[in-house]
Amino acid sequence: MKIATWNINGIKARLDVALTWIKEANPDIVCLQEIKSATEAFPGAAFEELGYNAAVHGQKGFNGVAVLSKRPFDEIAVRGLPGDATDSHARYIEVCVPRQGGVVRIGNLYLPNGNPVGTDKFAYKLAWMQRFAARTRELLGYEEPFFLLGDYNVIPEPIDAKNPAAWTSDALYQPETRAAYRALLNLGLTDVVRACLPGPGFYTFWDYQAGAWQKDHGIRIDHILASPQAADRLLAAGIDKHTRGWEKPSDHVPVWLEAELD
DNA sequence: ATGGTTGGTAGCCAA
Repeated sequence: MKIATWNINGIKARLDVALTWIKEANPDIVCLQEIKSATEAFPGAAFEELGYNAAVHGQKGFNGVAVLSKRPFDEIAVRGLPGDATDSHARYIEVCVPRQGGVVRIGNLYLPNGNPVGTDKFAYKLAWMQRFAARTRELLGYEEPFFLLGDYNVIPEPIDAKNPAAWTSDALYQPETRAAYRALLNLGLTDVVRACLPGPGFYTFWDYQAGAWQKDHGIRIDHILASPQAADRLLAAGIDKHTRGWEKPSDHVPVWLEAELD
């Protein structure tokens, strides 16, 4: 089973690019972030023509997440990250996909950017990460295979940036941000891309500005975390960097894994 | 080099 995540930065502006990549990569499950679309405005029919079912948690203008799956969903477990009824941002959706002998649970997240540091936006990011950790602890209690995929907006380590010094004042690289990400891993999760592609030079985002792509001034902020039961079935992982060079690209590229889950 | 680019919305904000 091939499972992917991609921050597409607007589904309406990126529909052709998204369809081109899906035909090329042929994933079984795709998690999309920043669809910037209301749920009812999501172009689900275009993906259904390629054989996918869509689960959408959208919002007009900003944020928004969607899961595409060739297999029909058993259930949409969660729309919106639990733990704060006043949080109106559409940043999390969780589905269960059937497999032989059970399900594989898919959590699709768009973690807050948090810039600028020192504002309520940064406080919201850290609070969101605490709530996400709480949900993760619940899922670990089920002792089942699950993956948490998405745009984490976290640069975990210095090797995850071409030029770490350029990010020292950024919310993506603050000590508190990195500590919260480490705390997630310390619950017992595996950073799938780090495990399969150790070492520097693997990035998932290049800013549109200042020639970041041309200079390979990238960062690794799109991650896949696996539960122990999922990590045991891991086969491979990759980053489809070439899509950043396409016409009208997203500033993020797809990240994927293959696992023995039938 | 505290710059500059993109998408969605509406006459700026988020990233």
